[in-house]
Amino acid sequence: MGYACLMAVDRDHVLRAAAALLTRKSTATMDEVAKAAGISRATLHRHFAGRDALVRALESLGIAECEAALDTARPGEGPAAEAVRRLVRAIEPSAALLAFLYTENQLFEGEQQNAGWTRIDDRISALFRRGQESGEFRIDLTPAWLTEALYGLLASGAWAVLEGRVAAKDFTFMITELLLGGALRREEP
Amino acid sequence: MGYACLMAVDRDHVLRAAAALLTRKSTATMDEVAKAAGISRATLHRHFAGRDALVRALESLGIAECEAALDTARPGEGPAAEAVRRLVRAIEPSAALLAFLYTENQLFEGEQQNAGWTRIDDRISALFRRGQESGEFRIDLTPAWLTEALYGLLASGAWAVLEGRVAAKDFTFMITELLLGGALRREEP
DNA sequence: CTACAGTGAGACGCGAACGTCTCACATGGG
DNA sequence: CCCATGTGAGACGTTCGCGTCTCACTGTAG
Repeated sequence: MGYACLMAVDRDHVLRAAAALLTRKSTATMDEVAKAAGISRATLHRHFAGRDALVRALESLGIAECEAALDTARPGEGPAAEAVRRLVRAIEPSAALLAFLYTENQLFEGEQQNAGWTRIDDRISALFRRGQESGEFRIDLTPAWLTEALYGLLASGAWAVLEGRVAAKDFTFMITELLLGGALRREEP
Repeated sequence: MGYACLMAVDRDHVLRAAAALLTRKSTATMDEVAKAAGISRATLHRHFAGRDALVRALESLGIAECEAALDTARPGEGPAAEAVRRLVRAIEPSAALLAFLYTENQLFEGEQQNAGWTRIDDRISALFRRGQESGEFRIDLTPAWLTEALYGLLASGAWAVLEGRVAAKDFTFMITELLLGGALRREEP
């Protein structure tokens, strides 16, 4: 007895390794995942019933990280623009995992998606709506679209960093600046 | 003899059907693709040696449509912002196919990608660079990132429309407005 | 009418990945 | 010391999609 905590640590470690690998190669084999995690395929199967269960676990991890990021970003406090900056900064470490899940979700077509995503969608949409109501954000772009665009930019950003097309240190800046300010040069106030 | 043209028409029709299906379900079987195109699997194999060849053909189609869109958008003429609007409008019909190819490209990791993409990247980057040099666009977002972000927004937009989260008629507007103007409300000039 | 190109339906073997199983080994606790 | 638990290695059968093949049918050109 007393191994429960060790198990959890191991499981989390496997999950991280799987996320890191699948982010780069979404079609990786169970064998490759096991190898990447430094364990055997048998042990991998002892932790996760199958590939499906593994992806579901990764989904749960992604949802948990998103909600944690939302919690630390305090999207209800201060100017909405600042809240968006805090959110992107908080979510940056999870961006690659999110990018993987974002594309993987297209495979779940038909089945209803995990309720966690709609919870997250709602919280982010609420942030954009708050910014609109306070007059910070323009009202001709729907909160749903801004939320979707945020996901898309996070995914593109993570992917571009992974491929070396943009510098990792610019990730947050480029996403927030484009999302909030756009490409047009702003007139000085 | 004399069937060459008919063959080409058929091939194009199959390609369109495959694009429409794979856009929605990227893991569709060759059998499903054939069924979607209204032909048998044997005939599908007569047109495209294998699944790989089919995806390559779709890639060529996507590249051709992108370059055609770039041609009609005349990215070198007029204000850069207007050129971007024209480009997005011209590329909209191909957005779903592009979204599919954009995610599919992650599978080509390792192998060098089709030269067509770098050609397109260069033309779009040049457009953003032109906007920066003319003073229209801000210079703290690199053309490479703006190009990448455009791809991401096109993919997110196509996907959101496909899922019914945003209206299809708003596609171009939402992408161009977000890309150019961002979410922040602009001060009246 | 005859010949033939194109097609659809289906059978067949192949290979990859999966999920399950067994067995031997090691490590830590009683 | 002995036992038990977790692990690694590997074998095994199954499933699934792919690619190839054959064969019968159809429509059209000669």
